[in-house]
Amino acid sequence: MRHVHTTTPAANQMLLEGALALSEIEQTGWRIDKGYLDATILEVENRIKEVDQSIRNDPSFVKWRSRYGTNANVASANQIAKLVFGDLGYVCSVRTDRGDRESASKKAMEDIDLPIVKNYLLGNKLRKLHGTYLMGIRREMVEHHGIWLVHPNFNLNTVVTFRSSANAPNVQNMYKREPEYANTLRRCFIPRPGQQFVETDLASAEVKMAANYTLDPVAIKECLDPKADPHKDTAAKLFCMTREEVSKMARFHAKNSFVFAQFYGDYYVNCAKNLWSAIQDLTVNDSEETILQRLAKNGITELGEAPEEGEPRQGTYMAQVRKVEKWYWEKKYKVHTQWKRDWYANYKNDGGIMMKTGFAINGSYSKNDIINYPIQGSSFHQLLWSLPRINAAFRKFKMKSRVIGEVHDSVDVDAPPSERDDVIEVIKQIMTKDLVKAWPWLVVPPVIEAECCPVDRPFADLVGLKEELDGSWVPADLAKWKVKFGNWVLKS
DNA sequence: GCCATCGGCGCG
DNA sequence: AAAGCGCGCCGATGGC
Repeated sequence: MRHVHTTTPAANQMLLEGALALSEIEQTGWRIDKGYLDATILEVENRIKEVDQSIRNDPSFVKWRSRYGTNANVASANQIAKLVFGDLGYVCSVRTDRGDRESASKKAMEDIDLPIVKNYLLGNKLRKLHGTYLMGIRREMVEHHGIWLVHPNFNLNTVVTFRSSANAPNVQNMYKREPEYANTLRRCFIPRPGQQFVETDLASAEVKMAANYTLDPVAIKECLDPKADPHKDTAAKLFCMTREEVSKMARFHAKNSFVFAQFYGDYYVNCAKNLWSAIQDLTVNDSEETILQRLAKNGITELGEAPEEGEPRQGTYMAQVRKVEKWYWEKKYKVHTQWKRDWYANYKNDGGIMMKTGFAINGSYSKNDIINYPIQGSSFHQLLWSLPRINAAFRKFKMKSRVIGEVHDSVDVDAPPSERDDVIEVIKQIMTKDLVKAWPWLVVPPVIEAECCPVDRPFADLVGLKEELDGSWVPADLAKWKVKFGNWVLKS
């Protein structure tokens, strides 16, 4: 039986109310520290000049110039690829997306120990910071009653999964993972005078939403058990270790290069390659033994190659990751695997899919797309449903706090310190209690995590909070807070 | 000078 | 069958 899927009235209403909420959020805007921004732009421009000059002073630049003459451009990916992999004879293992050229990406060149390459990659990085982020903010900045603001656009009509996107400037992709760049950029954003930033996140939103779709009992149990650490279990399998032998780094790479990759539909060949390069310098936890030695003890001495057909050769890391992949999908999460098969078969039959949140997607998509879209979209819809209600609650309680932005599974608020705990409480009530009542199909309920900055401090100073028994929220690491910012003020 | 495309890279 | 999903944005490049 063929079903033609149509977005439900409830989902359309969510979209409209969400658009209104995002419109309010846009009008509120983000305050900018103009003095800091201007000074930092000059500083970064000077650093770029220095880096560019050291490229031009490099002995290898003679070859670069003889190839390109006056067109030699120290910022050209194509040109440095020709220099490094052509003139200098290095072997490139990464191709561009179309596969017709040698790549000059970080991944392709980070292991090349040449000053000119290091400086090229540094220049790239600084140009991104300067052009995309700092200048992007300055271009969008407007003055309002003596305060400088940007008003980023939040779009609900652009993304295939019915997620949001943001632009002008895009505040959904600001540096976060690298402290140095995160600090430099996030110092641009400051709260309104006397206020502070509060941020709440949905913990593991997509993993939980996947369990809500697949109803895999193993996944559900892990989501509901705060002591479960499935990434550690997977790391132990991947690296032939006990759970105790899994270090933080080993767990990190298992999570990012295997679990998440597999989750989005990658396969063992890519995972094995990425894991193999990640573990080259790692050791077994609390031990001198390297992971490579551990694998060798288990008969694995090389990465190996992707087989043309059939299974990878025994004794290679490819074969090991293939084995873990089979265990992962055919044994551990076999219900999830069956769901993927059924979900895709239904799509092939219907020509579209229906999300549990009421949004329909029709058209021609790959298997990976069809499996990922409902999970990505529905995770965000938890937030979309909540945003107008958060705005309404702030109004109802006559609060001065304002939502200023949203990053798919997190909400950013500019709040007076007296309202800090109330802000978190309001969001917690809506996103973890009201929402579960409205959507009874949520077998894995959402959980909120919270962070905040000190009063009058920029976004760079976000610190994790934990909830006390009395319902107040305090820094998870009070000692660290005290060293950085002085005494923690409960309520002011 | 304008436009479209590509490579590259930031975030969830 | 396909081979990790979704975005926005910059600078380089090449055609007009």
